[in-house]
Amino acid sequence: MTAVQRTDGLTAPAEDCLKAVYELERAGAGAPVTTNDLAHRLALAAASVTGMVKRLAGLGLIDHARYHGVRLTEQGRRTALRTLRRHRVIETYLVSVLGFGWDRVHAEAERLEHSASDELVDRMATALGNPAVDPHGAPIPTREGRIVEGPPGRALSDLAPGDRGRVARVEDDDPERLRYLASLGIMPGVEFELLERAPFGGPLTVRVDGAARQLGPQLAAHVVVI
Amino acid sequence: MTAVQRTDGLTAPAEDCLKAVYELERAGAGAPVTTNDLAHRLALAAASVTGMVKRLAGLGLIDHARYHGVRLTEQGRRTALRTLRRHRVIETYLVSVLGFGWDRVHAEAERLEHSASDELVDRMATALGNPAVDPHGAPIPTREGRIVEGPPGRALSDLAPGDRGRVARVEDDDPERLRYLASLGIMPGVEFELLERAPFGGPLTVRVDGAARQLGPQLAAHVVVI
DNA sequence: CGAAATATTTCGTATGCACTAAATTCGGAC
DNA sequence: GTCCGAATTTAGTGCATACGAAATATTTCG
Repeated sequence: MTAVQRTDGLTAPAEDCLKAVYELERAGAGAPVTTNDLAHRLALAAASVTGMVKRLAGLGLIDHARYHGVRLTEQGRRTALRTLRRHRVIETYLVSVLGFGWDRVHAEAERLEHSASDELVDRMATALGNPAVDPHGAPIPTREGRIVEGPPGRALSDLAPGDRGRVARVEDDDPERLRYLASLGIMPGVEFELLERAPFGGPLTVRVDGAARQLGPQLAAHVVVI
Repeated sequence: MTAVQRTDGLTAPAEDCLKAVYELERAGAGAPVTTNDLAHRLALAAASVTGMVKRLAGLGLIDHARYHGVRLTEQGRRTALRTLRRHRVIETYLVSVLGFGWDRVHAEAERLEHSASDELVDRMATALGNPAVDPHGAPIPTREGRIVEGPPGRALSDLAPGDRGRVARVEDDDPERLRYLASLGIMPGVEFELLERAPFGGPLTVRVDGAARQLGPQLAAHVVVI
């Protein structure tokens, strides 16, 4: 397509794919990332992922063992982290400076991350005081590609009654979910105590900000706590 | 390419093409815009333009009379103006808020204009106080698609010795040129007097800010004055 | 008015990215 | 140890974007 792009040559779908590999490598402890996982994450047909994976392997950004998944190379990791930095700095800027709601910045950043230059992103970061995390609690890689992924953290859905902690991070990809969590008072930095778990996958009762709130385990699975 | 895009469906090359048609229609008084002009402006082969033109005509954005050039339809004009608004608001924001040099924002805006949402652009415009012109003196269309293209203006290169005026606008596409003009003190809003024209296409001497400056007619052709 | 010059379009080709359907490979169950 | 189901890759298509070369239309000029 010879798309309108920055000078570093990668297309938007390729950057998205690298980012997805990075995030899935993080989530799945060390195991190679499968085609199916990527297809699901990127909302693509598996066959499309195979094609993309071949291109990226040809560029030396991932290692691909046929039928056995992919792994980022060092260069691929650097590239993924640059995209991640762009995404998260942009999200933070949109929320903190331009007044976007935290539930609406993901989609915007998802597009802008592919056309914003490193310089623009650095200027935004500087204007923000080089924040360490984005509005959803995700760590922002540095200009040099360092990222502090914090302790792995547990999902809120994995805690037992009586456990206390702090919300570290919330998945940012679904505006509905973010709005609902915000309405419950569940957002990064908030202290909580898990009061109760109904059996058989029933709702969790959480004390947040003095109030008892209930939420289902599926929703709680998207909340990372420490 | 099924690109990562805003929801309004047009691809980046298509938006660029519409913008180019708009600008060439402006420049060439009323005459249809030719394939060659577009090819030159977009730095594409003429054959590529023909293809794009067919697609855009199929979408009802331009009228295409084979071998006789194109014209924007009303819908095409609205679309072009939205892109132009994006471009110019972004340029202004980058210069005024993020401290970019005026010579470097064109390329950045050229990419961002295709991924920024109208809401983002409107928030930027609001933060800027809804400016009427961008840093190069080009008028910014309103959210509703109104644009005040000002008087046609003359090129500095068309003036005669003794003429006085004010710099209205400078072409924004070449960073080198912008830097050089800035070094001469020639930028939008500046008052000047044309002191002298050397014959046979020789340099113009212009009084700017109390100082006499010389510049060639080709350069002066890119400076619009009133 | 016809011929040369020029502009434009058509044709054939390539790349990236997406899909569905069909083949292939892997891993676990028996 | 073989077979079956699931995952994965291959094969075949389509679209948008680009290109150069060849064909065609228009314009200009003698």
